[in-house]
Amino acid sequence: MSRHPDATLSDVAHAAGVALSTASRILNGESGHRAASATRDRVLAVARQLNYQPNALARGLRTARTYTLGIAVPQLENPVFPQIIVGAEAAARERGYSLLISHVAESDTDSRTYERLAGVSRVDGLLVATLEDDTRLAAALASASKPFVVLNRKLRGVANHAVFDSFAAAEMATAHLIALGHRRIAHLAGRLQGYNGTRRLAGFRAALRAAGIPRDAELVMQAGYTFEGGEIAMRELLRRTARPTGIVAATMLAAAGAMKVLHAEGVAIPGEISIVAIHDATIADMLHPPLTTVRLPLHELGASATRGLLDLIEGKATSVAIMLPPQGLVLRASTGPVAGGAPAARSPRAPAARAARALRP
Amino acid sequence: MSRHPDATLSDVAHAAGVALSTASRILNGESGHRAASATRDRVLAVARQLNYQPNALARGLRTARTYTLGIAVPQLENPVFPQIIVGAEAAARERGYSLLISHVAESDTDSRTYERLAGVSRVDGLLVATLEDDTRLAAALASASKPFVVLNRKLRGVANHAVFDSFAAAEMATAHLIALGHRRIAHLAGRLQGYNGTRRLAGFRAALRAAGIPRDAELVMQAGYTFEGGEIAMRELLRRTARPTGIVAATMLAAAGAMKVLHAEGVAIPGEISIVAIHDATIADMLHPPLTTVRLPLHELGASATRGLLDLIEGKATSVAIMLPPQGLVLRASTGPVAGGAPAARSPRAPAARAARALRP
DNA sequence: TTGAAAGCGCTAACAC
DNA sequence: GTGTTAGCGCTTTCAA
Repeated sequence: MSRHPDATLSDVAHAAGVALSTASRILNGESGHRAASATRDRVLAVARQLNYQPNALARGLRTARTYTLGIAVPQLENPVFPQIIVGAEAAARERGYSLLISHVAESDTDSRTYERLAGVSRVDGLLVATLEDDTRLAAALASASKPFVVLNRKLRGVANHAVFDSFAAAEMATAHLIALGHRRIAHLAGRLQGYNGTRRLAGFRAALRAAGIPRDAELVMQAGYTFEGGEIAMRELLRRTARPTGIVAATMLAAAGAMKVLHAEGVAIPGEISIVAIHDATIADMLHPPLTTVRLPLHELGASATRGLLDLIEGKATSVAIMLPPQGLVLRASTGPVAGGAPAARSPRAPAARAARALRP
Repeated sequence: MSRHPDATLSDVAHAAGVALSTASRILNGESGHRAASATRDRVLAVARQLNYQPNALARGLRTARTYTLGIAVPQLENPVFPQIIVGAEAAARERGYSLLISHVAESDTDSRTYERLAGVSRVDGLLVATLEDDTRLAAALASASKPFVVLNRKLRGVANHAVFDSFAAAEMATAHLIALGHRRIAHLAGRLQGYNGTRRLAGFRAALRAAGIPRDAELVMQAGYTFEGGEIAMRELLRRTARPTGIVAATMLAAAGAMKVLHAEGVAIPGEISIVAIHDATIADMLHPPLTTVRLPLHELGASATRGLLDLIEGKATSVAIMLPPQGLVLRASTGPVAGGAPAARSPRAPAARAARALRP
């Protein structure tokens, strides 16, 4: 490494015996510029030989464009983010941009973190994934000089976002259990202050209401978005109230935690309790029994948010508001007919009909 | 967003009525420069008011230093990478650097991907995580003009690396099963062409040898590093040979795939087959039964590789060669005494003694 | 079609 | 202690 310093454009031009600007034009394949093919070939050959790589800093400084997008992610170990990232990257690459990932720990108390984020002079725009409704973040973004799109939530006072239809997803998951004859259904909710948490709770309740099942506050337990949160909530739920026959978990991680507790308590899944979660990833297949889920288009969220951001950057749009519907139910083995119950004697209601669209795992 | 263009240093200097260089020095807190506190306060106040953020591109161009490190990751969805990244980030931040993550799909056939990687003018150095022994990568790195460290493998012809002692890890995992009385032990191996794959296989064999258990080629099956690979290998293993009583999996993902197949076949874990994997993460706790593992210091790998890279960058070192030992066995519920067998009647041999160091999950 | 020159925002000599 | 100035590598007028 560090053998010879990088060749610069000036080196190439010199070696090829042309002016700087000529070399630049040729290497950038300037349109409407039919360089004499002799010169052209010479420059290209020299560039290759010298292993010339344009200096992104200099180019960016000059053009005020980096052709790079940033994505800030709070929780790399959450299986939803990698998929969003991969989708974003594909969309970025398709339009000639690259994607830089930046891990922003949510516990990061350094308030300048967000200011730095918003000011980043290294990127042309920013995708911001976040779990919390962080007012500092909102403030930083509000004064940002670069376009940005908030992923996976709506942030108070911030216009551009790309979210899932969490209401519909929860409705679909709940309707699935109802169609299987469940009537005593619990909800392991996300953060009840947050966007997805509230929307999913609302969807859960709407599905119950549509089926004429009375609301029971005892059956809603906040679990957050982690494995440990799922464990704690499930344990608490079992302690506090009569056992439900079905569970709608706001996320796979919470569902995994709940399942661990159920196994520890010797509760059969789905024999005694069925469980369905929102979000789908490989991990659903690794659980035992494999977890029935409502699949959300993670890849597509990343991709369409990116396209929106690029439109913002290139002036093709002035705002981005994307809401993606769930893709459907992925039937695995963690849900089944309610024990001894009449499995959906009545014809399913609206939400249940929606849930009918099942995907293969 | 995009309200007013970013304030530049020149704006700040103007507004504060000082020269550019004065503003620069004050804002950079130049040592040995006792700025008159009046000027100083004025400049700082103006900078804050204008929300001045130094342009990283310009600064980097001028100083030829970006105070940014890059990390190239092939497989974001593999649970080992996030932990490595978090460790790297912590170490980078500690020395005043930030970390940019870049996802490099291994399927990426674009050979320029690696050249771009190696040439990156946006970072001061590069951490390269990779699963394959890619000759294109090695070639690109060999001609790189920036320092770099290869993570998690040794690459032929490339000096700087940070790896785990995969041999010791596999030995430890295998010795654990041997200590539980197992003698018919299978290995779900990684990639047998790769560094970790071969080292783990060697460790597995060494432990068997030390216990006087003859080698049986039938019991080694290549599974790679994915869930699906684990499924396929396990299915093949069950089809091809008499059932083992213990399995050493090269990774958690492969172990998860194997466990799924075992469940499907109705094989009791650990009643009929015990399974232990190399690598530890939350996912080990989500599996049923929870997976016994040999924990590798992922966080520390990222951190020490980063420190090494920074030493390279800052000229404090000329090469980096790091090998980290496994942290120990994390006993969970997927391993147990061999059915009906004599549980380690003989006193354990050397490797078994090593395995004795057990960690809490 | 090609060349000369300006300048993106910043730091670091070098003068005062 | 502060100001002036050159120049990092590049793109892009403007002339030739």
